[in-house]
Amino acid sequence: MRTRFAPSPTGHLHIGGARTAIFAWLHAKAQKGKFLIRFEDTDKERSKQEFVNSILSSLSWLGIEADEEPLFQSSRQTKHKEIALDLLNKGLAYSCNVSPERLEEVRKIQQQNKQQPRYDGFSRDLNLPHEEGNVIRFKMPLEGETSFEDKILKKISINNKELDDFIIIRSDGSPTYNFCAAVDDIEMEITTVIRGDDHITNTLKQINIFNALEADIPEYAHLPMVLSPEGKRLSKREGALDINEYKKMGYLKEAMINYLIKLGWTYKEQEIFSEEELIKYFDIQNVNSSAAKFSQKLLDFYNNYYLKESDLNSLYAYIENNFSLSDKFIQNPKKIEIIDLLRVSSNNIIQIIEELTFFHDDPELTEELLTLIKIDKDLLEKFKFELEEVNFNDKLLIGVFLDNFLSKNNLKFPVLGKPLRLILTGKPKAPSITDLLFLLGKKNCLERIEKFLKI
RNA sequence: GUCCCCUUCGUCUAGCGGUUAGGACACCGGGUUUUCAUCUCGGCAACAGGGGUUCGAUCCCCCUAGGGGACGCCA
Repeated sequence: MRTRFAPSPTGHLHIGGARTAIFAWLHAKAQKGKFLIRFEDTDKERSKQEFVNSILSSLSWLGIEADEEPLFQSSRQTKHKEIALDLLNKGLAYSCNVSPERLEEVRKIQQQNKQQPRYDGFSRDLNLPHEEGNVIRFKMPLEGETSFEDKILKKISINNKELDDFIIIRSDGSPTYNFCAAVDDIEMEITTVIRGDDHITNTLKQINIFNALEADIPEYAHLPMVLSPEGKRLSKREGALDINEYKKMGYLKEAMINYLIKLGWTYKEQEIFSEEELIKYFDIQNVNSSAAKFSQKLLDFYNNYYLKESDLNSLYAYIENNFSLSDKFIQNPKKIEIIDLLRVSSNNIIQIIEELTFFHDDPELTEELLTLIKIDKDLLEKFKFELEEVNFNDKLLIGVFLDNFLSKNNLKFPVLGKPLRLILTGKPKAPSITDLLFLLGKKNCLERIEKFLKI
């Protein structure tokens, strides 16, 4: 079994494309088949090397590697033309000299008559000699229907009258997508095509190319679209980000894959899957047939989960190697414990990094912050005095001290805890006070309390 | 407009003729932590509408509505 992911390098890889790639890759792994990559770069104007690199780096971040060298469609132009000419000679395609202007006119009239705008077959039986400047169109069957059994959507069919004679060779001599895709799928011996369901009409066209070329038709699985939270098509305007951006924001690839695969696929009532489990359980036929909306919150849930579950030292190394940490933090002997504490309540690594600034930078005592801090300064003075004697080497001792201090002074925890947290971190939301005192260290704690008392 | 596809809690979904319609996220509440958070327990919440078929429809068929997609000398 051989499948492929075939992006056009005209933009970055976003959520939708990444999901398609993951499904195809997983299907290959689950079936012990081959996963291939083909760049559909037949649009010379819009295809850019920059995007090839970007897509490849996104895929490699996700751990998706092709089993053979990626194929560039443009490198096969000569072959494509040759096959198109062959079709022309066999009478399965024909030369056409209808101008784009006339085409547009025809479409306008068809619209007005409430018909589907399409090429009307004007040159189909004219037998024009193929001259430079003409296009070559594929001869669609005029009767019957084209249908296939989709792995996900089940039977899909269309009346052949709805399909028009589409162009396979442009007037400049270059071959077009629908033609190249079919030819290359044959060449690459693709047995399973997995792509978005926006390709359904292309599939119907391509099946006819397969037939004309007397090739076996691959099996198809059309993935329902991923929609924006508003239910619109995912696009830059609708907030579709380059996958590389998620990496930069500190999403883990495991989270990304788990989220994306669960967007449409289920196995029993399991929510969390290791790569091994995915390969073991994945079955393309269990993919849901309806479109799904992208949910940042669910992605965050998965990321938080993997942040908490991943090996602490590896996570730290990953953060240090891929994100910019301040020298002060890197020199902090308790840095790993700090990360361990913060990851529990963070959705991504950037959030962790933003949170950890207070460990080495004193919080700014702004007006706003000061109004939030409500504490008796004499009490705080006393607390500071006693804190100086505490052994900070042991977190447990700090906890004991806190307990004693509270009960000795007959205080409820929040009376001291709330203002203390604000003074030490500048934030109302932070880890537990004991952890905070321990990880901040005695010197920092005393200094910050002192700083506040002096105001 | 024409054709194709889709329609279960707010969101992702399970269900494949008989279920108290299940799970997860989110949200809300209780408990733990003399702490906001974490953790834990619990709660809220859905079969788009109308016709059939059937003893019985979330499930099968038809219609309507809504959503998405395609309609390029883009891919």
